[in-house]
Amino acid sequence: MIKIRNDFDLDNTITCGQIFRFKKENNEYIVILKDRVISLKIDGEYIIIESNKEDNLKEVIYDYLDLNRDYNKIVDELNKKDKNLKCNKGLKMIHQYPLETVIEYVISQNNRVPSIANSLNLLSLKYGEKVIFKNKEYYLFPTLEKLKKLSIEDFRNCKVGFRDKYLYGIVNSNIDLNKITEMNTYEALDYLKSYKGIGLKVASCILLFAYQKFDVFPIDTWVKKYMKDEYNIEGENNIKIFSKEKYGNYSGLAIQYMFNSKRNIK
DNA sequence: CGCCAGGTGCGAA
DNA sequence: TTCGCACCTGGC
Repeated sequence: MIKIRNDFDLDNTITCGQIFRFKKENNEYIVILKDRVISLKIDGEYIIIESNKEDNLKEVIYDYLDLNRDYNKIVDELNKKDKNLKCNKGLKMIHQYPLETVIEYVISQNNRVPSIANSLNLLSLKYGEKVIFKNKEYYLFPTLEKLKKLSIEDFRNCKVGFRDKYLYGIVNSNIDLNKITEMNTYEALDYLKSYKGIGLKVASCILLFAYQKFDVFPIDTWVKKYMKDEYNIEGENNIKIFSKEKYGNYSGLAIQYMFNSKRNIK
């Protein structure tokens, strides 16, 4: 068990659409990382953190919740260019597990959030390692070795639909997820897009959520609508030009702020 | 029933 | 290079 300061927005960080598999009960949040299950409990000015695997827990959680980064500086820079953008300074970019992120966003294409979560849970339940934590069962996301053993049919049985062949193809390719860390954004987008089932939007999401590359701008139907409503900008190309000019190296973060502010108004 | 969702690959122009 | 269409699945 460790304690960290409750000086950021844990609730929005966990629940605002970055991750699909989490549980929230009262003021406790359960998240599943690559190799462990973690509970975060808000207790006044502290957050109490426990896990079934406590080694390096502080480092792991600082990395996962990106707590070492100075977000104030980033927000100042964004607001300099766009005063209209409402930035939640306490919102952190979760550093996700690359393999899960790749599978997750391939499944996300032309799909709905509950259905995506359902597929991820099925994959984990069937092929992931079981973890008992606080007398409850959880399932880690399957390893690549395990996923390599699945047939297209096995993927289909996890309700991924027509994306089954993409997942099968990617998992059984020679894709090197470590290599992406060393690439710049442009190279990494090209590399990811060379796999079937990964287009620009999915590749951008992977880079944003699993590799902390904040200069991507994943344009989805939601962003298109937001850009039209708030700035009266239409067309994917115009949105690209606008985001690059306004948000530059922090375009991906700007999207999270947009989404977060919009959600919290409702 | 028909429509569509956190897009993408494919063939046609 | 750009454009239009089909696509599993499930919820409304």
